[in-house]
Amino acid sequence: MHPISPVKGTRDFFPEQQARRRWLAEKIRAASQAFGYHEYEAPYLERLDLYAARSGEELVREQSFVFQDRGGDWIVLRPELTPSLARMVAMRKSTLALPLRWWAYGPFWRYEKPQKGRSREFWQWNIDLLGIDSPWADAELVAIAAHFFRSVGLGPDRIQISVNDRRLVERQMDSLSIPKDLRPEVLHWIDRRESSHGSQRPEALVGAGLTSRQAEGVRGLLDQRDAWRNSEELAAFFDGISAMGASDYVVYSPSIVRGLDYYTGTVFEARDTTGGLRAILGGGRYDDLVGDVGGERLPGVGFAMGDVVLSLILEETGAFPDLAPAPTQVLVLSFPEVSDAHSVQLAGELRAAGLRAEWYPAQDRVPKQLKYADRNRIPIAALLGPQEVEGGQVTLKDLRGGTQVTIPRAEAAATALAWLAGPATSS
RNA sequence: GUGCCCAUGGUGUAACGGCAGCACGGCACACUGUGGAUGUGCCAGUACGGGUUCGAAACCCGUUGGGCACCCCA
Repeated sequence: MHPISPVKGTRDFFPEQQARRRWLAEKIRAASQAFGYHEYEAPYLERLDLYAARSGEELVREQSFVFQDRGGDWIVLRPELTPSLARMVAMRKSTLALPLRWWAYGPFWRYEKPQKGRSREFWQWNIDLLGIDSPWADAELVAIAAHFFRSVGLGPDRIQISVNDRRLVERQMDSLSIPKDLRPEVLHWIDRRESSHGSQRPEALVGAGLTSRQAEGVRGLLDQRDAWRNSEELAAFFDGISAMGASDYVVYSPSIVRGLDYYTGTVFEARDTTGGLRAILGGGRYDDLVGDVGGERLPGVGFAMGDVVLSLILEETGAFPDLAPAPTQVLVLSFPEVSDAHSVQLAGELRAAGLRAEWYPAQDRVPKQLKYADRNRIPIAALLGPQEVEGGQVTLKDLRGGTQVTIPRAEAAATALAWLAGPATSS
């Protein structure tokens, strides 16, 4: 039907949707800055080798947009930010003052099969605290997430942040005498057990090489809701969460392990408590990441949140405000008897006074021009017809209330500003 | 990679195998320098290619596109 369609997995943002995206970006900025984080940004294009360091080249090639540039180098449209962050920090480590609190919100690309809550082009909030080992650093990141959810109107009844600690999980595996080489498989089993609907039975673990007693032990771990008390780190973490006022959002969950290999301590994810427990953000502590790209070891903790699932939830809950304010404050109408130059000059005078002004770029009938202003929620119309030009005047009409005045042209901007500053005038 | 569902004006939706309607939108007029409302008129559609049939938007096959679930999720 359409000769040109958008690239699969991308989204168009018409003005109304873009306004929502701006609103969301502003909430993200506000939450980040409220905790003293600095905004940064990395290139959208990175060398393939950057990801090969830990993801495996094959994985990146299959699930990222990869191409060869004209010089033959393999380039990736960045699928995530953390390796870029690690690279930037490794480059400047000696001059950067720790701790580092950095955040970014920008586009990412993954070559996936698009479906609900997943697209090939998305925006992602990344926020990290580098250089601090303390569990309170982990707590701060989770508290930022809670702060953000609160700020967009998503309460703890709707959002829950589940936390676990890889170090605790490792000790639990130790106590079950589970061999190191089987642990990735076990973690994967745990991860899938609660996140997907497919019922993962302990027998699958036996199939993977565990004894039935070990498999039963792993299953039993998932019921120990108080196991965090056995973890010094998690106990301190929850003290921090409490002090930061985020306890209502946060819960210990033995089944959260996260897929990423680079997490070394806490792992956490925020989920929608309705709608199938969709994951909204995920993060954790990674103490070796910077070292992985060739820098010195640097402890860090952070999380990433995509805009796709979150936007779905915000739409469901009606959290997006009904915005779309008019960019234009004054519309200068056109008249056949008056040259466009006059209209454009008047618009320029209004802009010089600090107003946002546009001129109607065609000589349509006045009712149509006013209708245009009305539909675009432009509050004030300026009429510069032959009568006004002759008398050096301008007619201003307040479309919100209907008040209309004809005044000397020099007073037009001041009058419009006064109207906009006060409540809508009425006649 | 596997499976299921869908495809009708610009948008959203109707139509037992028998005249493709409705709503929104856009345009025009009522109203030639005063908007939102109302009324009237107009604009504009069965994704593509085959097949079955007297007759296909509908049924069958294929293609393309889209959605959803699984897999994966750095």
